[in-house]
Parts: sequence; C-alpha cells; structure tokens
Amino acid sequence: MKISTKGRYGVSAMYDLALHYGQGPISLKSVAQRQGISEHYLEQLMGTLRKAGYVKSIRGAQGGYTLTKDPSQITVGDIIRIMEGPIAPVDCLLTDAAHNEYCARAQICVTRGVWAKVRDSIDSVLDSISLADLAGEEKA
Amino acid sequence: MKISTKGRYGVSAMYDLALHYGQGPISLKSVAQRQGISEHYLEQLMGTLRKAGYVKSIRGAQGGYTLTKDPSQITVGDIIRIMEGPIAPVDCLLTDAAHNEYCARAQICVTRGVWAKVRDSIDSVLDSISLADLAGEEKA
DNA sequence: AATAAATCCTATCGCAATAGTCGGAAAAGC
DNA sequence: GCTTTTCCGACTATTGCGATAGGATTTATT
Repeated sequence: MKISTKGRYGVSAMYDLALHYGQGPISLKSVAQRQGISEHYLEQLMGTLRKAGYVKSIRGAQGGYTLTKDPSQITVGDIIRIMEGPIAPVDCLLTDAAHNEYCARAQICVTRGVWAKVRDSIDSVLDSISLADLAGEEKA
Repeated sequence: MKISTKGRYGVSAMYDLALHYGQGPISLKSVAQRQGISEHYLEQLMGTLRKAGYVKSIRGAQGGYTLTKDPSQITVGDIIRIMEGPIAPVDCLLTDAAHNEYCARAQICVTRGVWAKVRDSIDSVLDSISLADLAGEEKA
C-alpha cells in the first residue's frame, strides 16, 4: 500500500507551482532543487501532467511550467490519479463485478466490498485537498 | 496504491477459517481450493499468520488451521498489517517528523500531512471490519 | 509398523514495475 | 549564435511480488 515517487513527486512539483502561481513560467530546474527531486526524472513526470492538461509549458530560455488552472481547482486526487492511474487497492475493482477481467469470482467475493470501501475512503480524502489548501491560500 | 496478494489472500483465507470456526482444524488444501489460491504459496502466508498468533495449526493427518480468537475479535486491519507491514502510503510516515529516517525535509514537508490523512482513513476503514462481519455473523 | 495426510522450512526464480540515467533534438530569449 | 530550457526515446539497475521446488517432520488411520 505505497504511493510511488511518481505520485509524491508529482504532488510536490504541483505544490511548488501553486506557490508561484501567477509569477510566469517556473523552470523545472528550480522546482527540482526546491523539492529535492532529480531534475531529469521530474521531466518525465511533468510530461505526464502536461499531456493531462494540468500544466502548460513554455520552451526555450526563461521558459518553464505554469498551472493551467487556479490552485483551488486542482486536487491532490487529480494529480495522483494522473500519475499512478485510477485509485484501486485491487485490480478487481477496475472492472464490473459481473464479467470481471481480473477475477471470475468477483460476483461472489466477500472481500471485494472491503477494498471498495478502502478505495472510496482514499478518494474522498485526496479529493478534499486542493493545491490551494496546501499552499495555505484561500482563493475560493 | 495496491494491496498485494499477501494481504488479499490472507484476508480470504482468514475469512474461510471464520466460516468454519468451531468445526475443528481446516486443512490448507481445502481453503486454497475454495478461495482459488495456490496451496503452496498459501502455506507461507499461513506461517506468517501463525507466528503473529492469529491462527494455530495442528500437524499430521486430519490436521489444519483454526482461528485463535472469535471472528468478531479479528479485523481486516489486523490481517493486512501482519501480511503487508504497517499501513503507510509513504515510508516517511514510519518515523517521526524530526530526525526522519527517510526524508530530511519531513518537518517542513507540506505533503506529509496529506499522506497521514490517507493512512488514518485506510486504518479506520480496515479496523472497522471484523471477520465476523465478513462471515455475516453477529457474535458480539 | 507402514502409509497417507498434513504442516513446516529454506531456497530459488521469472517477471514486471520502480526509479532513475543518458544523450541528444528542438524551441525561444538574449 | 549562444545559452537556456523543454521534449523525447532508449536504456538500466534494483527491488519485490508471486510463486515453485523439494524435502523434513508430525500425526491419524489402517
């Protein structure tokens, strides 16, 4: 039950961008230094966030990244789901109980309900926290 | 954010034992067949549960496993923590914020609070479900 | 006493994912 | 033209998962 560095670094980087929201493009290099992340590795992660539409990039000297939305409009859950895929403590939850791709017993499985409750609980926590919350701002 | 088969199989096996609680020792072979688990792999998992004191074993012909407590006294959280280690979405939570073994920035880390909330939420769900709940019994 | 049914124990192993690294191409400001 | 920066694809080392293998030990049954 671990969150990988993809998710953690993704949130850290987005939090950093939130802190500098409205200040023009922020270079990956500075984000990586402040957050203590390998710059080259962070590049890959930002590519994912860019393709998902959460950040936009400006290439060339003095370029960098900016959030595409106000920090209050992006939740930690958004970021985690992009970086790690859908939150599902077991793969079985990714498909309907009937005709389940991962488990023929899904319909009669007693434990499946447990994992569904865990998933809902995680989703609920992560979706309740926005980047603005992390940045300590209240731009409703 | 996945639960491994150790945790899942552990819960399934314990649920199976709960269904047969009070009926004498249940062989691993029958549990493995009913729950669709590799018998030999399940052996290892039961060893872990035995050492943790949640099941006891009777060796020899007609032997098997039984729960050491009433199903209402064992929660899914107990089993998951034994099988997978402490629930911590990030390793950083395994040590105090000051002098943290995994991250020098733990004290000033904004995201650490997020992961702590996630952990508490998972713990809360898992600890609220007992084997008796799964077995559909209410032996208070 | 022999057999069969079971748990117990240690070692090994293939696979996939994680967490990067590396090298360069392309874009844009100066 | 030079430097800064993003962009892209390929490669790699380590780790843990999910087993499998092979036997040793214990006990009920015949």
